[in-house]
Amino acid sequence: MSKALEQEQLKDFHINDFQHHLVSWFKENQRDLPWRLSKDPYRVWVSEIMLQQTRVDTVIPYYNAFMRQFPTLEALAEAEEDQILKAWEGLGYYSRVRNLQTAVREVVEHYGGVVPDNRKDISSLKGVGPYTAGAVLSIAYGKPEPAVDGNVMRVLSRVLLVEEDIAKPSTRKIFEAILYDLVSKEDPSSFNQGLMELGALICTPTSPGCLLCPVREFCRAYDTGKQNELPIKSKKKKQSLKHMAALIVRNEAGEVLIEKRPETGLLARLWQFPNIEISEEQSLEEQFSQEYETSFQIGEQVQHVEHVFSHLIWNIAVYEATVSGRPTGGQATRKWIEVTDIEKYAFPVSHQKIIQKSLL
DNA sequence: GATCCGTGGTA
DNA sequence: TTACCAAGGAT
Repeated sequence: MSKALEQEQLKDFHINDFQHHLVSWFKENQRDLPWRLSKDPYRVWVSEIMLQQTRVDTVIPYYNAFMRQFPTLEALAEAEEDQILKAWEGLGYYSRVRNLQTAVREVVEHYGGVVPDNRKDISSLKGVGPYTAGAVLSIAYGKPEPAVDGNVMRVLSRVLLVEEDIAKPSTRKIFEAILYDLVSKEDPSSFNQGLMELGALICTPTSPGCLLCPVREFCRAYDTGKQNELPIKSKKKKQSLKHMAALIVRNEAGEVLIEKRPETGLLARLWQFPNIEISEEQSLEEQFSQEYETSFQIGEQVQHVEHVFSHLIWNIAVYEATVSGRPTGGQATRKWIEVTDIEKYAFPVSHQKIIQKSLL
């Protein structure tokens, strides 16, 4: 990002007045949210991780439960992985919580249990990118650091009439460069949160509430009537479709077979029912037998579940089944469990639906 | 830089 | 219904 462009963006912009209008609006109008009750860097950090790509209303109950279960950085560092995944069940992007625990352990081991207060060190932690680093530094430590999320890009693209594509990763750096000059040095916490709160409450993606906006007089998009044309954002490609089959396998004791997903990738280390991606060529029995190296007796289809991810869609047909031998294929951890114990395991949402409809 | 990585809400 | 979205980060 060139100095020239950043000076161009802020040329003739009343930085000081803008800061004061935004900060005082935030102090008057901010929502009461559980993570705003304390500046404990750990609590701020957890909230920022949970809020990544996730709505405030969704996060609130997870955040409260998480903080009861893991009140301190040390408590989270000492937890079992299955525990933290269960606490995250249903939130999505599960690597967030595994990275968070890795990072918290790093803080305990190498930073004496104190969350780093500078960008270089905090950015070295797993799962802490440019946004989260800036958010924790400004909110918990009062450092004048930029924290550029989707709200901030939307608000600033309008206020400063920036017409770069905000879907491009490089565009974030433009806003960061601007914010090093624009962020309030007096109250970086309220300023950064104010930008995000404004984006969430007033300067919304569609039909922004310009008539209620505390910084309307500074807004170049409003001046020129372009508030509905900004930000510029390119389309993402649509999801690919995968046809799956899942089995509810019961043994003579009435137990159900579950398995743990691989260490990495999609829904890593969550539990699931035995399943495969199906092709048209062979029968279900043949395909499951190859994958699990034993023979299943597959009964009726009991339900159908659609699981929509950000980049793909699973279309899952669910069958009841029994098995002759011991399923072995692959390295997956498999176990027979009592149906009454099923709530101890963390499942992806699609498999929670299977449990609800066919096992409870 | 493009792709992977979840889920539920909404117009 | 479809498409987009919501306080991003890792690879």
